[in-house]
Amino acid sequence: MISENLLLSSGAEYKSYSNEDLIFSENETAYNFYYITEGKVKLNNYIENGKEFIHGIVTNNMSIGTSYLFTEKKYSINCVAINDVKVLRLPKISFLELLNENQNLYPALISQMSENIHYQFVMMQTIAVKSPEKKIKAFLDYLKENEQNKSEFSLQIHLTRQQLASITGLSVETVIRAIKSMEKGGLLKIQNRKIFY
DNA sequence: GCATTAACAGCTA
DNA sequence: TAGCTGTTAATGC
Repeated sequence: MISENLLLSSGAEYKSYSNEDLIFSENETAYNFYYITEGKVKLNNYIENGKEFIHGIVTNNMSIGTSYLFTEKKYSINCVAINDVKVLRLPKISFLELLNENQNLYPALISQMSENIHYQFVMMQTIAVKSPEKKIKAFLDYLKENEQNKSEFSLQIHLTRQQLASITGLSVETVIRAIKSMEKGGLLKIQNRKIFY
């Protein structure tokens, strides 16, 4: 989206994180722009007794939590690394200056934030009203939407059952039961525990 | 570590 | 009351 060189020349610094490290957390003020160059993070909240809800998973070449740089609101989510992650971090003020000097960056920025809003809308309504299978299907459809190859079972889901549960608000067992029944219905394939959609 | 299964309890259509 | 989902716990991969 934004080139690494441009960020570096504006004063961005590389920061490294490993699995489970917090990049920013709930109720913190947003002081920085973050851009992932390597790895994956999750945006989540921790609910009671160690449970979590995942609002989204963000991978490389994407920015994280950028919308919070345009409001005075504090983060309502945690950002947690889920493998080895490298980000470019740029102070908010420098980021806003960078945008000011490079107005051509806006379309891509707005496009990514709009994608996020779309995801929130889709997941919000399915999680609120649908059956477990439909919740999982809505999420898989969203993943598939962003793939070039739309053919059947071409997309491997690189997420654990537990992560799928935290994304859909279901228990792991329900996720397991649902995907098995979806396999029976020919909606997806399971090959040595990996899901193909 | 993560996935699966089973037995059980609680909810609801 | 039958069916579904979450909880717990044991077992498998």
